[in-house]
Amino acid sequence: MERKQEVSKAVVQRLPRYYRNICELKAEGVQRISSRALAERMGLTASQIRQDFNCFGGFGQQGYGYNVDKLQEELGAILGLRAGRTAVLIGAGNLGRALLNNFDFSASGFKLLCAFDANQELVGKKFGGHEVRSSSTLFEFVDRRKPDVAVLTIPRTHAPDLAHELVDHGIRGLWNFTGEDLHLEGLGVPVENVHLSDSLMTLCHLVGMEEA
Amino acid sequence: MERKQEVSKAVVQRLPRYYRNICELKAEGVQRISSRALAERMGLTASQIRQDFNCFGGFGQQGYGYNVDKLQEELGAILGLRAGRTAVLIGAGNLGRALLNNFDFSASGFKLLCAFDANQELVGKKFGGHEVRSSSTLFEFVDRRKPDVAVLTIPRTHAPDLAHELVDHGIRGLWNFTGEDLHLEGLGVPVENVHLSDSLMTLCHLVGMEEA
DNA sequence: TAGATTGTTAATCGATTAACAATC
DNA sequence: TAGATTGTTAATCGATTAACAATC
Repeated sequence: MERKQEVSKAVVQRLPRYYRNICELKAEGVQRISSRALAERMGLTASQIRQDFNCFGGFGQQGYGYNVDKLQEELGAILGLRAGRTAVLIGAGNLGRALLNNFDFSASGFKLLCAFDANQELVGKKFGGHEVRSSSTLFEFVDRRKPDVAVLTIPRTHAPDLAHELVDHGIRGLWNFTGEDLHLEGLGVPVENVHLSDSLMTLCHLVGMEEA
Repeated sequence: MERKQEVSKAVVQRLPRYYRNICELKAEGVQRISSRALAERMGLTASQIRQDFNCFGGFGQQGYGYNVDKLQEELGAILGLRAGRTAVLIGAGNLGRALLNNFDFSASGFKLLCAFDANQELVGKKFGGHEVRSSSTLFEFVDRRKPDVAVLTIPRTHAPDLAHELVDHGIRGLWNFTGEDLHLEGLGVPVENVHLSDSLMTLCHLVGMEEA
């Protein structure tokens, strides 16, 4: 499942998009697809797609193309979606609750164990089927259940300290919505810093460019 | 304000991050910074920063560095944050309400005019100071008030049709949370497709890589 | 077999880094 | 003036594209 070669960052960033498109194709009932057709659909070149897939050994067949089922399985395996990873969410404010209620964690390879919040009025409530527990029990829970990653939907100022404490307690990845840029890669802990404002600023810029 | 040269996509994608870091420096009371110091802070090279800023004419001074105030103003102008753009949000479900309640649209250059939802129970309510109006009045509103962009927080299936209708009514950009990839660049309408699941899948992959 | 399409190597392109003269 | 640091050109590096032989 794991390939030897170091895979470039550019390729890794395209993997979720490949996976998403393959899932869509499957839902549409498509059973096989050529690099050419997939390229057209995704706005890439056929060459790039073949190069990308071949970083992982290549799972196509000459004269036929790529089998959609196989592609989905391989990409899923590469992304580690079947690894049965677990997560906790910290901070059940508006954004936290929006994720609890709406976001399909399992589609991205995670089982969400529960949420934590300091507000006692939220403790014991459930959102999207996920229980909110008291923050005071967080580290005891992490020590015992050993979730792989933590979703940070707490206020920004608390982020750096909490992140380090979580790493000390064995957390192996962070999905960080706090707005604070966290970098724990040096500790071997990957972080996905989500900056919605960056996305909206880019849109602001692009809208301005169009009228030029 | 607008520069002649075509600026590469890689540079444009870094602009919001530059702006964010400059704002932080200003908040910390820093008045000037060298490309070297900024590079260290952001995990880039000094060379890259100078190259990037020089795409827009260069706003530093030899022997001194970059003035933080000036940098903030210039980057803000390039991003178009002072252009007074307006937005409407469509779909006041969980995610829509999370944005209404928490997200600072003005920090990204937009004034959010109001929200729309088909659910009559939400119509008339306010979230984060933003009124929810009936979907049936959406196009009349867009025709009259001419918002620059629409924030799509509706169910995925409705996205493509609504997007095209909005463009017909003069919408000039989309911030798209529906999960459906929208591409209207051919019509001169930039779209920012936000895929939170891509981000979490990437994290899943990276966590797996660390243990290899 | 003939046609299609991959896997893979070579060529091109673009982005990053290094170096240094200009200048504050 | 001397020191610092930019703006800018040249060198390197990496990623994308093109081409084609391998093969289903």
